[in-house]
Amino acid sequence: MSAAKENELGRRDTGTLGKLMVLLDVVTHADGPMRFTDILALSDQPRGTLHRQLSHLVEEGLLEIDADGRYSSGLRLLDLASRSWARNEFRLIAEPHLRALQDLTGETVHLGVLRGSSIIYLDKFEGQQPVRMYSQIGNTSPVYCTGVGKAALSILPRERVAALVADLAFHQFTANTHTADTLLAEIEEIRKQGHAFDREEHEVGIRCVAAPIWSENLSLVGGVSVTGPAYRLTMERLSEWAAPIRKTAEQIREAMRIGLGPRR
Amino acid sequence: MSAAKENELGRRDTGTLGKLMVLLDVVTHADGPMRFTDILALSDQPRGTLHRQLSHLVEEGLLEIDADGRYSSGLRLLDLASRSWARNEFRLIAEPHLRALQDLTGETVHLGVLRGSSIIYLDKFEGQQPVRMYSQIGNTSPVYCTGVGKAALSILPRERVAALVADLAFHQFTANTHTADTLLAEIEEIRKQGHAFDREEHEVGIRCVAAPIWSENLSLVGGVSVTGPAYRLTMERLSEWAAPIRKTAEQIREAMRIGLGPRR
DNA sequence: AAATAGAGTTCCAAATAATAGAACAGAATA
DNA sequence: TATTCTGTTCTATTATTTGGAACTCTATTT
Repeated sequence: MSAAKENELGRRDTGTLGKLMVLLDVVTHADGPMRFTDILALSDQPRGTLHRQLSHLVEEGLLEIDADGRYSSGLRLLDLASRSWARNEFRLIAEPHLRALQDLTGETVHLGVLRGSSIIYLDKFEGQQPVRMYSQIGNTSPVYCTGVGKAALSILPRERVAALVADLAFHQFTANTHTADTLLAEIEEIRKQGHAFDREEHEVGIRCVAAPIWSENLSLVGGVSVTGPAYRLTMERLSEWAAPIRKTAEQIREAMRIGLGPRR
Repeated sequence: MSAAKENELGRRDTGTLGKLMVLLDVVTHADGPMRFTDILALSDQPRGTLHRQLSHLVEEGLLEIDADGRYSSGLRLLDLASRSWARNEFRLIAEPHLRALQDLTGETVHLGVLRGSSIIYLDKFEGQQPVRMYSQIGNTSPVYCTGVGKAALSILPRERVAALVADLAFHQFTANTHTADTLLAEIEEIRKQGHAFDREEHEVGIRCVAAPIWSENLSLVGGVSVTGPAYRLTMERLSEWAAPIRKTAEQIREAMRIGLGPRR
């Protein structure tokens, strides 16, 4: 009797799955393991219902429950994600170019894609020091305070950027973090330049240059970036790298066009 | 009218979620993107039903569909998994000990947990060379051909091992890969020794030593291993490392007992 | 030690979502 | 143009999920 197949945000209804994913998100985004009652307080479901939903998630390995009855996210996710990552076409195509860019600059190179209003990091190449890689891969950051995020926005149609920015909550991470107005202004600048800087907007002492990568129909929008400590990456240095990073982005874009071109 | 809440394997029914997870598994385990018809052939659902299920998975970001209508696993999984990994208590507790073991041996150190009949790798520490880390983390390997797997089995009650082995399909990866009989025999040996070797049983040219780690009630069963190329890791060398690796495992076990001890 | 409160689990009729099958549409092929 | 193959939409039927209450177990209070 009700009606709509879409909710107010234009997302289509995903029925039972949608409700379970909300729970999975709640537990996964929590600071630590949650007790049944904690989750109950955040979900507007009756106890019996919530109990069954959590049981199903646990049974499937998406959540785990410890000896104290506290829920945390399950390792099944790791298995699924590692396969997803290993086979990701964008990442596979970009890999050699990222490696080359890392060799050229000696600094950390990231590959990211736009998903909703966040950038999700798909890959990372660091220099000499054996660093924890997983620490970044899979992480998400807001679009408005990362080089890749701003670069990605710069190639979207203005109305899409406006809609996206309108729904955004701007958290001020540093003194340089954008607000809606300054962000929109800078996007215009980036459109002309073809590359974006992150001037310690997310983390004090960290700067980066980024260039956008996109597929023909915008089904994939992302970017590459070179990141490093501000003392080493002066703005002059970053500006010098703008050209090579745009070139890398261009090469990846071209490789994807070919890679995806022949319809099998 | 039917009846059972459990299926033949003792797994409880997870309703709609279970059906969707089967699909997610099918797509995730495939070699490449799958077309609708490919999935239809593997699932015993009617077309209309399958179509809606896939739509829901795509809408939630668990699957993605490309311009050619081919399905592959979605990046939402990466985000969820990276959080799951970052907060994993076992991994956090084990980290310093793994690092120390890596320093001591100079070879690759793995942390794994038993999940069903597979070992899922939770962490990895390599030496000097900046190697792709994600390449192993989240990967799963059969219990019967990994050091960590055999070590883990050795601390399970015999009847659980027997049940697990009975359900296993033994794929012969190398000339040294175990069969059910040789595996059960070796498990007995490992019980006495306290450590397990992988004598090129999974991959030719790769050897390892592993020791089990487990929580009091066996809610967590896993192990640490030191892995490397056979030319460098002679059996003598591996035997020398058996004691330190057992000690590392013991330290992690103790740290977990304390870490999990005080019930908050 | 008994009583009480808190947390989690189980149960079942009612509400809702998923299903099966057929009809429909679009693209590729003959 | 006709035909087949692939994917999408629709609807009555069926199955699952829901919500609320009753129940169990454990910790806390009197």
